[in-house]
Amino acid sequence: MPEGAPSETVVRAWARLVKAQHKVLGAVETDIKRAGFPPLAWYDVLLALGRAQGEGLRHLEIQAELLLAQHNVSRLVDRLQKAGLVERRPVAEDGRGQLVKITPSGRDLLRRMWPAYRAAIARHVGRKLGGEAQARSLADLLGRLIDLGEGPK
Amino acid sequence: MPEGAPSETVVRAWARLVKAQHKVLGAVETDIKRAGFPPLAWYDVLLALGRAQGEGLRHLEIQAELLLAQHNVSRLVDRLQKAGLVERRPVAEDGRGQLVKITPSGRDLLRRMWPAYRAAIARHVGRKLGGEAQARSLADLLGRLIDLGEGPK
DNA sequence: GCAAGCTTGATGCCCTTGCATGTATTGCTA
DNA sequence: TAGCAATACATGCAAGGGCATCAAGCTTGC
Repeated sequence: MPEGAPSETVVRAWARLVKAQHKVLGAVETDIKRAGFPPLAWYDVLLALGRAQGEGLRHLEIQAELLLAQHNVSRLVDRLQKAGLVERRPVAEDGRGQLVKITPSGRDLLRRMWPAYRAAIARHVGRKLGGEAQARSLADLLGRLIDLGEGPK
Repeated sequence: MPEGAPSETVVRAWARLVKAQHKVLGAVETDIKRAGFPPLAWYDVLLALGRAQGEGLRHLEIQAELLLAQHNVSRLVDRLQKAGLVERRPVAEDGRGQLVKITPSGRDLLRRMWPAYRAAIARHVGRKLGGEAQARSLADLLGRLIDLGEGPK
């Protein structure tokens, strides 16, 4: 498969990847907003922070985990902070750093959002696939695109 | 599979769908920009217009094909028109309508962009997949998410 | 121990997108 | 056929994201 010439099939996979994500993400985001919740990006950050044990995460860690640009992390955290969902603290060992920690209010939002989020995923992804085997297969193939290798996990 | 509870596997497929598209689209878009070309959204519109025989497409048709919001079509076409890549004409049968047609300059851009685009797809999708069978399988599964059914094509 | 360079994060500017609304035209209905 | 709803597209405004730049702190080499 020479560099300049992906097969027809690869091109079709690409086109559908973009279209499917666009459509499904749009639908899920719409459901979430209709239920009165903030954008999914907020959920993603809060989830990462909620999982992080201890003192919270540095901007850099959020950036790496969510594939965001650095300047977007700054402003996204700004908004979350303004909404009272996270706190910022300077890092003792590194005067440049900001440690971002989820607040009880942030944890509460996570808890309240999950049922709506879960239902949207079931509606727009689960229902479209023909069962567990297809879901697993899709997850595996997409995993290759994000360099997860092909092993389990 | 009750509405409120997608399986773990479905949730993982969802998460990877978002992440894979984000990553791959970002990488392709970056490659395209680095080569000095406009955003992929322009290519998509021009491609749709290029395929359309005859008088061009209505805004509504572009909207449906590319899954765009109506107001975004207006402004995207504005930009393309400003760049000389498309022309707008009123529709004879419907005084409200706009007919958008690709210009020779637009067709030229399509031709010049394709090699760079193709190479980016090969690099960021083709190389990550383990051959034709996987590409086909991925395309099929993604097709289900955009309601293409499971048949061929 | 200090200057140069790197890392971490913030910010100004502009473009794009989302949301609401406006305007013109068509179609339906009584 | 007058009036009203629906359709097709445009636009003002605000929020979000990309790009370049800036400031502060750390590290390294001399």
